[in-house]
Amino acid sequence: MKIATWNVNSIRSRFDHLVKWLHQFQPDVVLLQELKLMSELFPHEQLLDEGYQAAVLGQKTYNGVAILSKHRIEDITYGFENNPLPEEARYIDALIDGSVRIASVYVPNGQNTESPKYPNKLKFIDALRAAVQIRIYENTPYIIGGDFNIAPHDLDATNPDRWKGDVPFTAAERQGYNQLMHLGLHDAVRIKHPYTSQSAPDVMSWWDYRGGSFEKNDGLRIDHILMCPLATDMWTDAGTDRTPRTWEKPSDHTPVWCDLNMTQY
DNA sequence: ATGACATAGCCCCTATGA
Repeated sequence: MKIATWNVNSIRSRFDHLVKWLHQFQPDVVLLQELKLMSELFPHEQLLDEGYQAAVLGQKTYNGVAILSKHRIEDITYGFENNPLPEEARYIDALIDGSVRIASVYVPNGQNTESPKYPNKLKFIDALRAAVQIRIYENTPYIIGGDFNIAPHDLDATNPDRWKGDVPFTAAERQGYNQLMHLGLHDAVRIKHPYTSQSAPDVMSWWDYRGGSFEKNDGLRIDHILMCPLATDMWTDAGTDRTPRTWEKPSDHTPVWCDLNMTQY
């Protein structure tokens, strides 16, 4: 089962890219972020024509998350308990094919350490951890993918010196992220490309629109697919697909994906 | 230090992103 996550930066602006990418990559499940439209405007019918059902939590102008699936979608949960930003559309999960629960998350950016949005980002990560812990205890394989807006390690930036001490690179963000990981989650891409003294050039997921960052491969790895232990046992492969970032008028993010072997389960 | 790009909404300027 191929699972991917992609911050599309407006589904209306990126719809042609999405359909083109679905055709060529053939994912089973796609986690979307930054839809930037209300749920009732989501293009369900056009995606059904492509073979994908969708669970959607939309919002006008900002945020918005969704799950696309070729397999049946059941038991959709919108948001999570004790979310400090309940009016913002940042989390959705659903049971896929009766066998794995998959979440799409859009963690707040936080702007900068002086902004009031920054402590809200940290609170969001803490509350998310508590919600994920409950999901893991449910004993159904659980995967959470999305735009975490955190580079967990210095090797998750091409030029870490530029970001030191700033969002999304601060010690407090990383501490929150690490506490989430310590529930027993595994990072799908870092199984394939472990942290070494050399930064892997092909693990970045975001490049600034400005300054020709993509052409210089001056990026960040802030989009992640995290797997609970039961899901990790099914892991076979993972990576990024940067081809959509090369297309005309792209999202600033590119898809991150992993592959699971469902038959061994 | 600043601005560089892009998106949506409302409307030609602001908020937001990372």
